[in-house]
Amino acid sequence: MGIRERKKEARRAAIQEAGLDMFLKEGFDRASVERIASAVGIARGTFYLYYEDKLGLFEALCERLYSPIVQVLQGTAEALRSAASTAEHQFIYLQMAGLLATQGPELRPLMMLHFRESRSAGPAGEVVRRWMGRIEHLSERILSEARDQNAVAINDVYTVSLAIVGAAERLTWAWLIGDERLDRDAAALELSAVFFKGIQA
Amino acid sequence: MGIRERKKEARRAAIQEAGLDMFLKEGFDRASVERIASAVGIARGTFYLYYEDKLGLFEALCERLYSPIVQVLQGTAEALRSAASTAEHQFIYLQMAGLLATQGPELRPLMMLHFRESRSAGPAGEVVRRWMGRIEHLSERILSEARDQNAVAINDVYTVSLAIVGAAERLTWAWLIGDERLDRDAAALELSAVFFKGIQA
Amino acid sequence: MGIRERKKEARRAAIQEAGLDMFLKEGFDRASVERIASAVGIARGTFYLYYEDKLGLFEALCERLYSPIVQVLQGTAEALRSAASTAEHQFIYLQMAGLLATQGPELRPLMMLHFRESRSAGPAGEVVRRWMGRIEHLSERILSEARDQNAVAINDVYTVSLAIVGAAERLTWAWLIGDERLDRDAAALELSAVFFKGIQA
Amino acid sequence: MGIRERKKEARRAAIQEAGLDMFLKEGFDRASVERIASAVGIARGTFYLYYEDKLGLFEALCERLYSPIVQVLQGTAEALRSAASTAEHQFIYLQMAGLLATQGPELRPLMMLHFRESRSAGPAGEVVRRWMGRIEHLSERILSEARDQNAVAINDVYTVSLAIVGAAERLTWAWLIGDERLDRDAAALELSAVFFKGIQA
DNA sequence: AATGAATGAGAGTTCATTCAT
DNA sequence: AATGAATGAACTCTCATTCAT
Repeated sequence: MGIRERKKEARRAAIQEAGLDMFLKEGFDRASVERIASAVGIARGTFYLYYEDKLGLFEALCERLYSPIVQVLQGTAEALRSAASTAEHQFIYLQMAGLLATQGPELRPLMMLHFRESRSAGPAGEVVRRWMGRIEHLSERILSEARDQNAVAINDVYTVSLAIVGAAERLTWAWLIGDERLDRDAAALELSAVFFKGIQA
Repeated sequence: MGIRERKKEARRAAIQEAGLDMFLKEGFDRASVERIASAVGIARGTFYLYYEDKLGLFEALCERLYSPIVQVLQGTAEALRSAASTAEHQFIYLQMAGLLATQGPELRPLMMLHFRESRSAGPAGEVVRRWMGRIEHLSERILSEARDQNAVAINDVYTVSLAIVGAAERLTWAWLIGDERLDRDAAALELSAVFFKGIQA
Repeated sequence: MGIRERKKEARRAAIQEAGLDMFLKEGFDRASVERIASAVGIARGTFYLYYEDKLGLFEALCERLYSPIVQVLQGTAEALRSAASTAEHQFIYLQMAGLLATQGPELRPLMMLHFRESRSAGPAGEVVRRWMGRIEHLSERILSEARDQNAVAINDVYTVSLAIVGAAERLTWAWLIGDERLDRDAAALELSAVFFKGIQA
Repeated sequence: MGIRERKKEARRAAIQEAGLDMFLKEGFDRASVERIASAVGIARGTFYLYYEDKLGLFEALCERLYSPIVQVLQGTAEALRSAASTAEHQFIYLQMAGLLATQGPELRPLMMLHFRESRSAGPAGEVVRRWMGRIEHLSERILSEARDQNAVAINDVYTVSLAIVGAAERLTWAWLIGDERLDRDAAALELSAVFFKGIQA
């Protein structure tokens, strides 16, 4: 790589860092190209030499976040297909459950970005939701593979209460957006059944 | 109630409806008082006779959404305290798990609003998160009460996959914001344990 | 006076007091009828039953301030005409010099109002300046009467420095607005002459 | 200076001119950025590339007015310190007395601005009063230096009447705002003494 | 006599983006 | 490649005043 390309890449990275920062602090909509550029120390116009627009920068950040996750999930799904023992399944499933929390630390701010924007109105939210569609599809494949074989008691009340709220949130959200694959009443039963059993001594 | 108060209340309701609509379609930040007012068919300034500002309208909508939920949760918590049998507990827990999904249909769009704004930057997100703090506190109390006694198999793969993603999202979010009550590694183990057990035949 | 008129007068006075307050704190332009009315505890519309508009209230306050001053000045001018001795003149002149400072204490806030608005743009400033025209005309007559006879050393540096700045301010203002009665170069000489002599041991 | 900088400076000057005009005609509060911009022939937003806001423009105009005055006063104060003869003092004092009136003609409209805003409510008035604080402090120092030595008869009744009103105005203002350095009764005596003596044949 | 709901123009300010330099 | 001046639409919010009740 020539010195020129290297400089260009460095600047592109600097813009990403500044943009991530701003998007996290203020949200995509409230962040301004002006402030991102001035945080990097470049002119407003220069920004547009590196990214088509504010959304372009956001998409680049999403690519950085979601594409490794998608790759891990795809790997997991394929591994499960050829897995035989329950133990093997469990190992892979643990890996999946802990995924968001155990990814490399450089993904943390990007994960924050996911949480900031995953439900926002406007174009940024839609970019995120497009990626989440892929991820959830993979999760489903993985769980299907796991369904036939495997086995799982709780210690931490707080953790589980958060988990239940989060799960219910997600299911309700699916219902609210009219997700046709979800049977609302069945889902409520299912959810409570799973948690009661999961919690059981 | 005089004719004037009645008219005023009707208009206030109309503003709420139009505002809810706009907040849902565009998000709090992107929605404009101008467009809300014109959707109601009133002048820009008239809006400010009914709500202090855009955030004031948002807070009124939140009140409508969260205050019945908080009341139900408080009732649940108290009911659990005096509940004796496992069956009794299970009934109450089922009620809680299905809560967001079973509230009266007029709350649906408000629940959508919750999802739109719960993680947004800016003042609307903060209003939502203030309410969610109360709700999650109550959820925790409820789960604590239930912990000692109760017992809980899954049918619908999709539902459970969403639940797991939602639970993980919530826990990761807690970790990301530096929630001190959450031990990250323990939480990952806990979560996977619960779901493995919950799913177990 | 009937009970009705009495009540009406009391309310009118209350509006004046609240208006004066607001005009002093925020200036005529920045004060709002809304806030004045609510300070009195009446409805916005009621205000307009007592004063034609915001300027009408301001004019009533000016009347209260300036008309007693004008009367005193007119009395002074006439007294000077029939005064014989230097001592007599001096007494009357002292009275005039101390006038703004020695008026009854209830005029103080109104005098503040004069200072706030005397040079402001817009209609309020013009009302004030109309009154000031009358006052300055009377002052001039008084000084003319005094010129022929009388005689007049400083202790307080601060006081005199303020006096000189104030005098110069006033003269420059006259020049700036193109006052034809003022010869700029002569005025500068005059002013310095007066103060040098006045200050002289 | 490049062509760009030159253009920028020219435009900045044009904005100042238009702003000054508007502030004079309408007062700071009533003037609008919109109208200033359109008087210059630029877009509303362009204004904000040159000045942070309306007050920023006002501050630039104040700088242009007051900073040369402050410099002259500082020079005067220092000159007086090393002045020996009464004649020398008198020369310097004359210079000071005529200062506002003899500054270059391009300061005239700015001086008008001073008079418009010096007593206005709101931020513009405060900017002016901050500058006036510095100026009056210097005037006092100058008068202190002069007190020990110097000597000063009136011709123009009108001029002197205005001077007296101006001086009284300034002193009363000091009293009204509760200036602790001013003894009200002493000031009234002082003022009348000075003028009687100054006017004396 | 009193109310207060309604108006709609107008305020200051920020924004993403373009394009001549 | 980089700049930063320019745009002008969009935003939230305030105002004096009117008039049906």
